[in-house]
Amino acid sequence: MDYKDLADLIFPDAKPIEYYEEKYPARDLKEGAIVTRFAPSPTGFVHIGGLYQSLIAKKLAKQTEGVFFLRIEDTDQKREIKSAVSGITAALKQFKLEPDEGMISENEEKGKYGPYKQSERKAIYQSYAKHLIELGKAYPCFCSPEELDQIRKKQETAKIRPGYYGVWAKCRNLTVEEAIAKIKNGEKYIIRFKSNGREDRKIQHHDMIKGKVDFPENDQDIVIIKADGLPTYHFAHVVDDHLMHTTLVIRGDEWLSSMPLHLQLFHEMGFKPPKYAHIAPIMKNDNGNKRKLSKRKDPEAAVSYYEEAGIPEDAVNEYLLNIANSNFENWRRANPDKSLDDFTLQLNKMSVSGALFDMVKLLDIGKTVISRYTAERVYDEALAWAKQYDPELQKMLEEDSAYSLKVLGIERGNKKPRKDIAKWSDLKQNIDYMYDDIFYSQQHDYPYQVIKNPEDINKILELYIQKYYNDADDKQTWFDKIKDLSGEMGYAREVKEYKQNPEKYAAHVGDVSTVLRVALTSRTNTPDMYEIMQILGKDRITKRFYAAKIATGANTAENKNEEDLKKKLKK
RNA sequence: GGCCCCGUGGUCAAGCGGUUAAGACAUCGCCCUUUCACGGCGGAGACAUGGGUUCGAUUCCCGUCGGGGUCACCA
Repeated sequence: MDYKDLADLIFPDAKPIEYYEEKYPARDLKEGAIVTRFAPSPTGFVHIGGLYQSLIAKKLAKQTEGVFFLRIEDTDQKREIKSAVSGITAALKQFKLEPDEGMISENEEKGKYGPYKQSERKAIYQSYAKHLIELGKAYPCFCSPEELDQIRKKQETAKIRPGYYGVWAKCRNLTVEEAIAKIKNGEKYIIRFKSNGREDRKIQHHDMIKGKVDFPENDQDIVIIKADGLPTYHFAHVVDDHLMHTTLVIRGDEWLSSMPLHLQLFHEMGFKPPKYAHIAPIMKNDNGNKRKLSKRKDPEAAVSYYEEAGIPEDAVNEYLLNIANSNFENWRRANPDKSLDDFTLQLNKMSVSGALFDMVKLLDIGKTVISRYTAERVYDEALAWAKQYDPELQKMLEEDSAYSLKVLGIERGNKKPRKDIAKWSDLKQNIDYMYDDIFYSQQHDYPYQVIKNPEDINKILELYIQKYYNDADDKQTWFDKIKDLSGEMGYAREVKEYKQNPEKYAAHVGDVSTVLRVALTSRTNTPDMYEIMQILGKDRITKRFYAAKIATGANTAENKNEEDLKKKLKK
């Protein structure tokens, strides 16, 4: 009896590997095209790091006219979560990172190198495992988890390197006859790779990001097929990336230390290994310690966090690109209007160590990104967000979309656009005072500053609305009139004039503006008041002044009668 | 603990044997300005540490310290 008999006994129905080698021929791509992938396990949580990897993968594939595909690594059935795949495909779609090939929804896929879900590739892995057994490079192991545990404990107490290797690999030296007898006897087993590596020898590997890395050879007889018949990550990776003709594996650097194993596997199976790019994880500062962004502790680790907060996808992508290649920032400044697709990403410019996640910076990018949007785009994106997360904002925006567009257009499209919205969840409080329903339903405290005497305030408001304000005025005229009003009140017409002779005046034109602004919006800070007034129009301005007067409770001749004012307000 | 990777301002980072050690975010001040935001100008702020090598080290080598990763029938 020989290896072939053993292999046939274990995998009687497995096809010869030639079948698959023919079924998945080399890809017809131009020289230098990168075939790469995102290969997450469906745990029901899309990590920002996964997005980062996908962004890099997709960009590189695109830049080289290669292929970016999505493969689902669901070989651990214990961890599997329902509809996690659609979560992943939806996230990629949302961030404009759709794969060229692979899974495109929970159960649909496209491309000729599938199936793209590992659980559906069981027969393929078994063929290759069988092949390895036939070559004497893999063997059944009958050790139970309990036995393995004992071995490990022994090794630990003896302070020797733990693992299944050398003399510890009991089943490695079973004869074919012994193995066959055990199997026929119904003993449970898994399949292990028979390593010919030596721990005292070094291998050198060139990683596309980390550069030269030295490791001892792998001498562990790792499991390749588990008790449930599915492969372990290592084996699936090698088989899949060979068959799918991956040229570049981009993955987190937690995999760096299994490099020797993977290279060995590729070599022993007679496959050409892909290139590897191990990217540093995004970190978080936790009380002075750096650690990986954790799905359990850090809400910002989840891609859904950004969606819920309403941070534009573009901002997240730009931030991530920024971490990936620091020259992105310069490029962006030089090309503010170009598409992200026009930026050329370079792997060798990626940092070898993990960057601390910087929410402040992300938000800053968010502000810049949104400041470049047109009012229409702000409207569309904010509305889409509001529909999901903020019904009140949705109502505001939808009730009179033409009006909302005007509001969103304040100081937009200028050379120096406003940058006061970093995320859609900021928007409501930014513009709600422009909506009468909301404005009048709120309690306001009218924080007047320098001029706070009710009589002065009321006089300013009365004079302004009766004598000075005109919807038809252009901005210069409008402001000149506020100066005129300041003069009539005995204040300085110019701030400079006031500053030169502060003792001469009680206030200046800026203070008068503040009175108008506060009466109008109940805020001290707003965007350009001229634009606000233009949008509001004289009637609504007048009404707001009535409301302000009631709030100040002053007894001037005209509004002795508060009831009268309220009546006016109702009109 | 073994093995591997990494260590430039608060953060992200240029730099690759000779630099006044870029830039961005954050921070502080000034200017612009009817407020805020924007914008402009300026300030403060860094090569973990000890030894080498060298005419000269942030750059190269070794040690120390610090951080991270990995040692599963999880990926």
